[in-house]
Amino acid sequence: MTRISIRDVAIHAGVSVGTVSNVLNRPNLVAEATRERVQASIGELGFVRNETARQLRQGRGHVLGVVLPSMTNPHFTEVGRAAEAAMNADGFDALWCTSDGSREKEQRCLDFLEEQNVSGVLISPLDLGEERVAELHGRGLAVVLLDRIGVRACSVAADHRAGGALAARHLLTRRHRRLAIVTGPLSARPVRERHHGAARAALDAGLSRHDVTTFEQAEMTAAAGQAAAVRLLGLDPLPTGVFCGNDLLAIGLVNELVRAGVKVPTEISVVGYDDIDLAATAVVPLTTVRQPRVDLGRTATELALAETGDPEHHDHRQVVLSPELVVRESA
Amino acid sequence: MTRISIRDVAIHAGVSVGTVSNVLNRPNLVAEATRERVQASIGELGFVRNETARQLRQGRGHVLGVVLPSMTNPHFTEVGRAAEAAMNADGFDALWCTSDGSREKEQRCLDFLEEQNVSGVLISPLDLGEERVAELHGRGLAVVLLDRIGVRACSVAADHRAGGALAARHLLTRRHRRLAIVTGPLSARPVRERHHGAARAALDAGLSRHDVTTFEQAEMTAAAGQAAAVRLLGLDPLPTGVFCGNDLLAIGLVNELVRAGVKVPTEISVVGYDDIDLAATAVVPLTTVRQPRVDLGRTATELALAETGDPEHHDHRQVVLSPELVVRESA
DNA sequence: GCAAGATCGTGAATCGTTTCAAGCTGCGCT
DNA sequence: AGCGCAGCTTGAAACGATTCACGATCTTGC
Repeated sequence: MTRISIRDVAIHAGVSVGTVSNVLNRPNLVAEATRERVQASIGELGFVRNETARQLRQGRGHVLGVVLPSMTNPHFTEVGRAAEAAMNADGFDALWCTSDGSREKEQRCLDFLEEQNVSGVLISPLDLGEERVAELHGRGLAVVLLDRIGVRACSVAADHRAGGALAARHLLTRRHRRLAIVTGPLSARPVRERHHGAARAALDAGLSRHDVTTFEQAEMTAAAGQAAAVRLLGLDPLPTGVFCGNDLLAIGLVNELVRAGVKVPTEISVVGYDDIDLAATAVVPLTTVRQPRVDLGRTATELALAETGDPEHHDHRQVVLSPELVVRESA
Repeated sequence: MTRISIRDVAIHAGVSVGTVSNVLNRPNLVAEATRERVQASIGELGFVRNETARQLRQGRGHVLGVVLPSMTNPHFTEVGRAAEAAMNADGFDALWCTSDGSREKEQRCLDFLEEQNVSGVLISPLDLGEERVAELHGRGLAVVLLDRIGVRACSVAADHRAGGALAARHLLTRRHRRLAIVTGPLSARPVRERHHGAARAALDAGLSRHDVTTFEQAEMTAAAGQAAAVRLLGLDPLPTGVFCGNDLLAIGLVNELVRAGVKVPTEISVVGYDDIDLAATAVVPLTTVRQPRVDLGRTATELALAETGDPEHHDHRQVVLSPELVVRESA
């Protein structure tokens, strides 16, 4: 069976296609009686608007792309959820894509979104060149960078440097003098900034370079955290305070420490980052730096929607949100 | 600036639009020289195909919808990833939607996908009526049910009853005689089946109704697992073996038990379900029932693609995959 | 009785692609 | 020379919606 089109509805209701379209888009322009008749036909025939055709005509769809580096890190999916909720509230829908840590896949995602004619993109970029952003802009897409301050585009980011400092200072005020920092790949800007923030805070507090050793892991997963723990346990003397670049790392690390018989927080204290749901229910409930997830997501779509709304000249805004320390038991 | 269309390319290359389209879709039909000239123009102008228009013409896009109950449960996202990978290999793309546990949102997802003209839907349904499936079929969409055996549609499911039995039997052979089952909402079929499978295995092994107490939690999260643990610790005598309906529950539960000073597995043994990544790195590495995640995802898209391929009469297939016990330390 | 609005409805043009019947060339063959 | 054929290319007709200039009908006030 072929799909029901606006034309079928028009015939069934005995009106013109234009009128059906008006019922759909500007109901106030059509007389009560006709409107109801058309509505009835729509219901009876089970008509669903072909968004594809609508987009083609209108030039752009009511859809925003969301490109995240991973679906398995709850932090990102929560940000995305907040973003999506905000979109829905404005009649937009979200198209989710994952770059899965590969810059090539990231490009494929963007190609896909362009082809799908989305009106904007929220992206937490792996490695997005200035040119590509410009290209997207050139094609009329709104672009909002998540967690990356870009000069030529809107962006919303958490202040990772401050967050790292928050974590480190917490350890320092608790009299820890030998620190370890377990971090993800330093090639990623937010990761690097957390690290810098923490390291700088340590130095400012009078620690020397030797007092803080950093472990760079290729992934930011619990498994990587576990691996970091065994590396860390090889140190002598042991550090007493550890800052992990995200909660997954921290969870894997704490688990391994506990398994090895090390008491957390008495022998080693651990601070995580993100405050994902799992942090609160970890064996040792995790002290962590909370990112303003829903604010991040929400303002990202707000910026995107603002940009698509105002067609032409639009001032790119850089929103920076502050993280917050959540003290639980691990430090 | 307005988007570059196939027509612009045609003019730039000095050919007709038909030829450009041929270069794109049946390159073998066009002479080498022309093809190269067109390709050059495409590159030079930065043309991207408007998938929207293409879909409109072709009737259906090269896109499959994926509807999952949650983005925060790694099990589902991994299944989705496998499904997406299989699609990409066939030139299809995935559209991800989340029902977020709400049947209303589930319907919205399907509406969205219909509007977007996807050619099929993989759905792990919350509460999908027969009629809705029929409706989708009627509109020419392929439908593949994940984790739900439906007679009027293709489906691929893991054998949850067998999985539950696997878990319970593992505990039983280890001489546990007082069991607890921590489960998600029994209104969800897969959850119910895991429970049944486990309970039945216990009874078959000669346990009585009193020997196994079940805790039904509204959510299947670590937090819920934690809550279950405190309920469970109120029991007297304590059960010695616990089967959790998924790994997140198990992780939350184990963490809380450990925190309460209960030794796992010596005092209480715990078996999870899913074998998500976190299971292996938990404080007590989790013994769990592994679902064939990538097979699930892959065969789901295979079924969907087969259905869209063969236009008309197509025999719905029900694929059932077997789970597998992974023994670690928690039981 | 009539001009001027106001209110509704119409239908053709349009968006960017694919598809396909038909046209054009040049070549080999008789 | 004429024919048939293969290989390329063309251009117009769809796909299903939105938009908009224009008609048709109805009010209203004088």
